[in-house]
Amino acid sequence: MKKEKKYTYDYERPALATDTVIFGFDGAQVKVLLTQREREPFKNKWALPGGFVFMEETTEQAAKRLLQEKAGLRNVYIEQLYTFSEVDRDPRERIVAVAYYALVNAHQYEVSAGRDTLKTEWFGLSELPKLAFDHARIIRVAIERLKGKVSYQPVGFELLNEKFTLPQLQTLYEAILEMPIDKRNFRKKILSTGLLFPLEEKEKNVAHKAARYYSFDKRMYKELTKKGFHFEL
Amino acid sequence: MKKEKKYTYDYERPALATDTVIFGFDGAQVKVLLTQREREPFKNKWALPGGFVFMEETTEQAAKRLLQEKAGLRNVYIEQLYTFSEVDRDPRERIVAVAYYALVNAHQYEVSAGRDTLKTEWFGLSELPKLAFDHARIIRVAIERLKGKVSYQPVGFELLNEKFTLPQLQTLYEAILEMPIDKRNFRKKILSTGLLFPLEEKEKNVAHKAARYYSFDKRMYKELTKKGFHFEL
DNA sequence: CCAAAAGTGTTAAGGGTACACCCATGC
DNA sequence: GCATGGGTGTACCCTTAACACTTTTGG
Repeated sequence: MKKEKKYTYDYERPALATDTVIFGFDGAQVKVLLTQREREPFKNKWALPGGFVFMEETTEQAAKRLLQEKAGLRNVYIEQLYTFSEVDRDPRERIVAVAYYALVNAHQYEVSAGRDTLKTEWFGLSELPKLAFDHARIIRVAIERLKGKVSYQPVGFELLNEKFTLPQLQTLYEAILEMPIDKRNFRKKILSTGLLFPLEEKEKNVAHKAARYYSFDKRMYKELTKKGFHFEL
Repeated sequence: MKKEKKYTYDYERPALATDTVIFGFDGAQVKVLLTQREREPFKNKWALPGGFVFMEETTEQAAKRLLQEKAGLRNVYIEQLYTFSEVDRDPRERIVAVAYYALVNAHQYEVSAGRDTLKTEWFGLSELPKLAFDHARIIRVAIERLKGKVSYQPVGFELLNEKFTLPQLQTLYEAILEMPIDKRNFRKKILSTGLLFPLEEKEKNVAHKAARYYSFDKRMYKELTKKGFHFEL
């Protein structure tokens, strides 16, 4: 800590890091992207992508930078989750982690895959490996948050492509909420929001009736939200 | 930073602090407890009670410690709000703040008032003074959180005494949500949860029909929550 | 023509909302 | 007895929940 400025606070300081839970959806399951650690502690164990916060960036900027550095992801939807500060959560030294969660869609990930990044892998929520540090807990908190959020904010669309079918959307909601949803009621409700726009295009090469694609107008949603509109499941 | 241990992270670190938004209720308005700063920067300006996090405590422990040191408050309901990390939020140096919000009732505060604490004062939400740092923003975020939380978790009871009347409870909800609520519907709904227990005792010395006191069984609520019960407004 | 999933309406029940009068108490 | 706020019930509407058959497409 060499600095000329006078500190009003001269105590020892915890290190500050961010860890991000990256959610994805493969059409059937909600998944989390993990990286395999190359160093001790927890060498070879799986962990959330994360790292230390620099002096000239906010924690959110740090989380986004690390997402790109470690997983090659850009322009992702990211939101602060919770700050974990247990004194011994890292065996090396005191590290406080501001955790974020991110929602990415398959396309976004494809584009950036194969870059010069760490070894990463998607894991289904029920097939998570042993995790480093307190990352299992962080993921549990993130899942709870996602469940809560999905029913009153249209976050689900971040996990799908720009064009998606209603059955895809329903499967996603069922995966997040871990419960079956009635098809007709789901369609009625989601269409009644007026935020989904049917496209001409339909699925191709499927051995059954082709589903219509829809798009979600994020801009219109933001407009309506300002005017007091309230999305709900 | 003198330490013998080898650091895996040798960069400069932001200082880590907590700030807490303390909500109270005077029977008519929701209020926030502020302290007047004794030092620069922002000398004599009002600010949230807060301070730096020590190495051997979590941020929550720090927030609770500072609540006691600065406002004499013990055993308060406290919850993490959000972490504010804008690089220039403090003019002295980089300080990241993990913000909390607390709910205290008048009785709790009376008991601890007059201690050897800083100069503190309650301010109604619509009468807030100019605030130091980014504390006005932190309060806005806290109010939003409180509004959201109140409708699906029975947090309101933390702001009232152990015994309270339904009109008091309704006034509190109206103050938090900033909207009028129908008396009959409110009673119906709140009583239908089965979490409120009527007491024999009634109000005294009021120039109208005396209201009955009720109590809220926090223990039973926790039990029910585990069994999947879901409180709602 | 068969399999597989998309798409579509109606009904019954429950919860939410709106609304007006009588009651107890202190002065 | 009057002013003040506490306490109570009902009717309508809208939202939710349950439920089965027809359509399209590829093989």
